[in-house]
Amino acid sequence: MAMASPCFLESEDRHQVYSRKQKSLGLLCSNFVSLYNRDDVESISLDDAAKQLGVERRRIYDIVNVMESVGVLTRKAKNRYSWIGFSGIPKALEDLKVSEDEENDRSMDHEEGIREDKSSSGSHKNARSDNRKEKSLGQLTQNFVKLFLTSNADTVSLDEAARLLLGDCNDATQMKTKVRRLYDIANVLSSMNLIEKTQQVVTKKPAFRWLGNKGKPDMGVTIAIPPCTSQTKKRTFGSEITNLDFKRSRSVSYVDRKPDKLQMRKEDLKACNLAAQKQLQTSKGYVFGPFQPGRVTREGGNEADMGRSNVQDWESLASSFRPQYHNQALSDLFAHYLEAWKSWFAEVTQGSSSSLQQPYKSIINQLS
DNA sequence: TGTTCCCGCCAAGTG
DNA sequence: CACTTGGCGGGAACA
Repeated sequence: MAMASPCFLESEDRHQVYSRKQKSLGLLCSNFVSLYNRDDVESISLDDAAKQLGVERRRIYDIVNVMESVGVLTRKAKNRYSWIGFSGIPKALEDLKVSEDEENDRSMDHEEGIREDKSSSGSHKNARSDNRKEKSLGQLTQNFVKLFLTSNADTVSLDEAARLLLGDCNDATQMKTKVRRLYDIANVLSSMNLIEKTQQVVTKKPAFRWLGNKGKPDMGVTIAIPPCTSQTKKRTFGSEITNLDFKRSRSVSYVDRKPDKLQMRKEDLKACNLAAQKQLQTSKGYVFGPFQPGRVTREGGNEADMGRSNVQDWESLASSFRPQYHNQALSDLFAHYLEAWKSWFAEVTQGSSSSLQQPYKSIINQLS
């Protein structure tokens, strides 16, 4: 009886029927990021976040878990997390890779794979019912990421991932459940631009590609935090661009933009796409995607002022509107970001720095 | 129709 | 025991 349908709960004169898209974990994650990706956020209260973003607390757990497993957050206490920022990602990934290597060494002869991450070493009071932790979203996320960091496959479908992470054990329902989880994870990871959705070259089957970085084992320590003086302050608003959420769904407007030189850009990409996954790293080696890593601030990209104020706006909006992180106002704001991004992108495209292109493949594809 | 994945029930964990 | 976490899978939006 209480199973109220999602539609007309409010008599809002808005025709807003019900859009699943607007309630995706990916979007939620983006909003979460733009809400907390700042220097002055020490502690994050989960129910406060839930309130701010207008979602059930359950949802917060979902995104927070995967974010933590990638190093963007840390659980400090019950109901309390602290923000690390994207600068924490390299370290986390490095740790993942290391743990993966060790594991491989340990089982040199036996085919053990990633399966059973449990610590079989100093096992004391480890009840086998620790089964729960193994299945956690966080753990799954890390294993999923490991797949990309390890294997040389350029792209991984959720099917494959589930099969691999499940270690043979082929059970229909188990598979289905695992894949469901992977969808969740993939959504938040792509909202953080760590992965991107594409198609498997031959099969055309939907799959994901890692955007974080490839190979280059010399990362991790690159979190230097350079002095960063002045410089071209272009792309300063990068950290907020995530809001656009132009992944999934053939977004809108900018599609009818006149391609021009983007056309040939696309060619290049096509080529290097097939050619190899030897991802042309940025001059700095680490490719994050459309956003500026946060406080890593490489290449003198001081933390935008423009970006800051935008967050301000966003916050005030978030609190003054009914707890629904998908309202008209936000859409407008997104449109604004889009506009800013467009000009910036145009600038970059014309300029020499073609090494920045990588993360924008999907967008460029849409432009044609 | 098959794919994607939101929603929230309810069982572990925590204190 | 009350409250926080978070597996899990039904089933509806979406393609």
